[in-house]
Amino acid sequence: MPYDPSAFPPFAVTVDLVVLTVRQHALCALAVRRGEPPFQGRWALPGGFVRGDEDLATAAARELAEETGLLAHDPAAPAVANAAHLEQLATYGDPKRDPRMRVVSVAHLALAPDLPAPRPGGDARSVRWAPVEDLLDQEVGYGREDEQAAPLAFDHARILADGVERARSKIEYSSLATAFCPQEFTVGELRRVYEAVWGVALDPRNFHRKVTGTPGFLVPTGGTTTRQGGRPAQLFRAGGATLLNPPMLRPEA
Amino acid sequence: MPYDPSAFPPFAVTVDLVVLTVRQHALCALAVRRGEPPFQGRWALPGGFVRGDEDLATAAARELAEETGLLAHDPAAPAVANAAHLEQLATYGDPKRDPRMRVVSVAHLALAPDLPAPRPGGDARSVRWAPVEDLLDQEVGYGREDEQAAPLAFDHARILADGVERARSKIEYSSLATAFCPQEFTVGELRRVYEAVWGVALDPRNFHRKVTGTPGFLVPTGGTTTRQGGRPAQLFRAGGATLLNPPMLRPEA
DNA sequence: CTGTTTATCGTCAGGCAGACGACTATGATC
DNA sequence: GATCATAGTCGTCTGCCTGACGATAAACAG
Repeated sequence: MPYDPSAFPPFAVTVDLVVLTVRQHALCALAVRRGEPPFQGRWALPGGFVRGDEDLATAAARELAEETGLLAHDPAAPAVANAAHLEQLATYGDPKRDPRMRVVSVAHLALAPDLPAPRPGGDARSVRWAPVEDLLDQEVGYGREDEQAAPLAFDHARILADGVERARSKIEYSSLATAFCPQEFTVGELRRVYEAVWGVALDPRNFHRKVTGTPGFLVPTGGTTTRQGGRPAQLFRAGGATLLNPPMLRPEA
Repeated sequence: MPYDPSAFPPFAVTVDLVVLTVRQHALCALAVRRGEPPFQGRWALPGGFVRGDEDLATAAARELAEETGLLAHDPAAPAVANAAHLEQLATYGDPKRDPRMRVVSVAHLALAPDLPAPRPGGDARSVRWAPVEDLLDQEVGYGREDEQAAPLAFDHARILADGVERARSKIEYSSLATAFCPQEFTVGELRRVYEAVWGVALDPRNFHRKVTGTPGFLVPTGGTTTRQGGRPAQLFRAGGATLLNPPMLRPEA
């Protein structure tokens, strides 16, 4: 193949972020309001252009910090407050996905605990946590003028759906559900994470047996808390294990 | 954010392919010899630039057809001979991964049955199936002048390793192992696929019970074959099921 | 006919998950 | 303070699945 410059069409490369958290028993995603065309006024996933000298993971971590103040969790470093799990999700490159130009977006998935300051954002654009159900259930042309209810801009509904599905399946066989919890948490709080992400009810007794019986999943800190009411519960931190074997089983049907 | 053209550094976007098959009890990947710098003469994964009006999946399917003659399997269409499974793997965008310019590569994973014509290739470059073990075990600067033994160009060793790991884990919980088999195959042939991909020995009796007992995994065609020697074996086609529940268990340790 | 190879069916014990009963320790309410 | 509601924790039992492995079946090679 000769060195033909016309064989290298220029692309813009962006990172888009699916940032998930669990708030009030619901799986929520971060959405930002677009301030300029196209899709002006519509909600979209946070994201931005990759800089010329920047790695993809670096760009995703930078965008995450800009939008939420969260740091990407470095597996080599000890646990840090305000750290989120960040991983690459998939890449979307339909030629018509952005009407302005040819854009390839490398989507990333971030999982964060419910922020004590639900006020994310660096700049002044409006930002909100929205239940993923609300963001995904909006059909095009449904006729509602409610600006909260328009479907996501670009192909972001598809990206969000892929990210949610990734999170749902990944908490089955990994300890990633702890990324939704604060540094110290109870078995019940972890169970509510699974229930919110999967949208099911789990038996508290079997769940307790399973997670406390899986080596390396949870390590007790010694403390207890009663913040949920009822009998005080033991506090745990995430253990070193990343893969759960055997996995957590998602109830079928 | 104002519309600043300098905020959109131009990227070249490529697709690279991890094409896997099982040959003679070994998991093999397709490698092509580079005919030009950089890494001239070294082996690399097949791939090429995404065209200006082309989707990523389309570009990957085109490259696959150019290199191997395989068609990407369309889940909506009935099974076709010479069809391979094709899925997006991950995207690699380190600023220094290509010394010539800023290139983002969207890697794809293809799984194909052992081709009756092991002579892949459209153009005249040399192409070969190599055991993944050979391609990955080559350390830099090992001193061997054997040109078959140099490490892969660019970051392709990393991409190949990621693709192999994806294949290894995905045959656990999906019926994808059948993508390595011809349209009709025996339980023993399917077992040898698992053994080659995982690099382990499996108990033929337990394997037979498991795969024939999973609804939708295999459907008997009625025929039998004796091509493996020994007692004639039933022939099967891949059933409609894509997800195996419960999954195949990869022996640990 | 005997040995070899591969396929297929069966048996058995151990482990794990779902269903669910029982008890514990707190705060809220009367 | 007794009672209740709430949430957490420990046990038991049963059924299913898996791993280990014996046994039989159907081909081919000598």
